[in-house]
Amino acid sequence: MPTTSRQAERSHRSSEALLDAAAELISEGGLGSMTFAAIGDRAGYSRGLVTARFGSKAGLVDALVRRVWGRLREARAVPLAHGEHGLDELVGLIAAIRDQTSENPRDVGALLALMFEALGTDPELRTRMASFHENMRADIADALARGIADGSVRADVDPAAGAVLVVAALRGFAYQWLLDRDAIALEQAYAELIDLVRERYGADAERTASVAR
Amino acid sequence: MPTTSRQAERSHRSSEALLDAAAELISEGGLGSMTFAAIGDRAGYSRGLVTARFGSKAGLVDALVRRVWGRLREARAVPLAHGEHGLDELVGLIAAIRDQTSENPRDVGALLALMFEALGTDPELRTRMASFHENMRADIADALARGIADGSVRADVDPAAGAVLVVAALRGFAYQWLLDRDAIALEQAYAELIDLVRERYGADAERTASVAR
DNA sequence: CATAACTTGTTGGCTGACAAACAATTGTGA
DNA sequence: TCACAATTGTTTGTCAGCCAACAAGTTATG
Repeated sequence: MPTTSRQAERSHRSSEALLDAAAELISEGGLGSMTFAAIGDRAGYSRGLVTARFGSKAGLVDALVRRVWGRLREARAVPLAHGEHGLDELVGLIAAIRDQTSENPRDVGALLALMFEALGTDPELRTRMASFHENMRADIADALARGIADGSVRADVDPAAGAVLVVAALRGFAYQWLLDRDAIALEQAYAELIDLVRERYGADAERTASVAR
Repeated sequence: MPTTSRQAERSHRSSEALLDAAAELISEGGLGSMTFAAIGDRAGYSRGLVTARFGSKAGLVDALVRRVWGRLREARAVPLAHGEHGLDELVGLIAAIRDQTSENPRDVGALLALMFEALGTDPELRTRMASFHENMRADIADALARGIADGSVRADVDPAAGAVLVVAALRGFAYQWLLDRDAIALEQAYAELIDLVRERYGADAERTASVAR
């Protein structure tokens, strides 16, 4: 006997399908194109099911963010992996984001689109994303500071300024990618960023070490 | 006698007021909060005047973009100033953007918000912003390539990758700034970027030359 | 008085939310 | 094991709110 009843399985399937469709729609055209009717259409259900399942639009967005967030956390693309040298932690974070983006472009695209959507009207989404980025900057600055302490990062680096720059590069890549996916070589962009971090913030890097890849 | 009639002056004043209000609203909450009623309210006119003056919402956005664009062009923050060494052109562009942002945060903020809004539903806005960024990357890559030729840029730099990174940093700064204006020190961020460009792409930079400011 | 500037009234389309109906599944008593 | 009631899943109908667009009317200018 299956530990999950057929009912539970049925609703789980539909929930996933709805979230998948919602992620696709957001990733393609932002919250504006994520209408209940469009979600139901694409998922193969009715428009009414979304409300029944997630209560409201905010509830749906919340569930979507939680799902994507959880997967990123599993892949260690949200928090930094402690235990290594500060510089390697930072490089590891960038690489994890890079990998997640190529492995799961739909969900990552949706999360990124939501980040940019947070500049809009919804105050809840705005504060959520604002604090997320604040934490991210703090984590990166912390990694740089620890890197200075453990000798992997140059002593004259300003951790806060470095954090702002790294986050800016990550969001800027994502923006250009979402705007025109064919115009940006994401892999190459991340490679450039990693190389830059090593060269500019690394303690033992040499100018001649900055070979692509 | 004024070359402009009182009638023309009157309509000109109202048009400017409407565009000002529209820019403020977009800058604060994106296109979503830029409703005809809100514009009229804030500008001290009625909701109907916007349509009468600009025909449609698209017409208003178009007029707004043209106005801001024109001012940036005057300030040389859109095109690159030719005639200098490639590296200095690039640094000059970044500095011009920095200056415009602090001198005219309302208009620049509106343009930036429109750029992020371009990820949404409107296909016209999307293609417009996509081609703008494509041109910007081409300009920057061209400056880097000329820098390699004139000796101001390191020979092993990949102009295309550098262009993507610089544009990413600019948009990423703007994103973090729009999301939480108090959390980001824009001046310092631009300083970090300029320093980075000089250190990473400059031909004659030395590691010890990377002092802030 | 004629034309331009501006306002107010109205309409139609779209969306989120909810409620009531319908369908599938599961539990229960004999 | 079989009927049948209760529960859970899903759909369709409907309503209220918001907004862009237009049209008709009002006020200012020449």
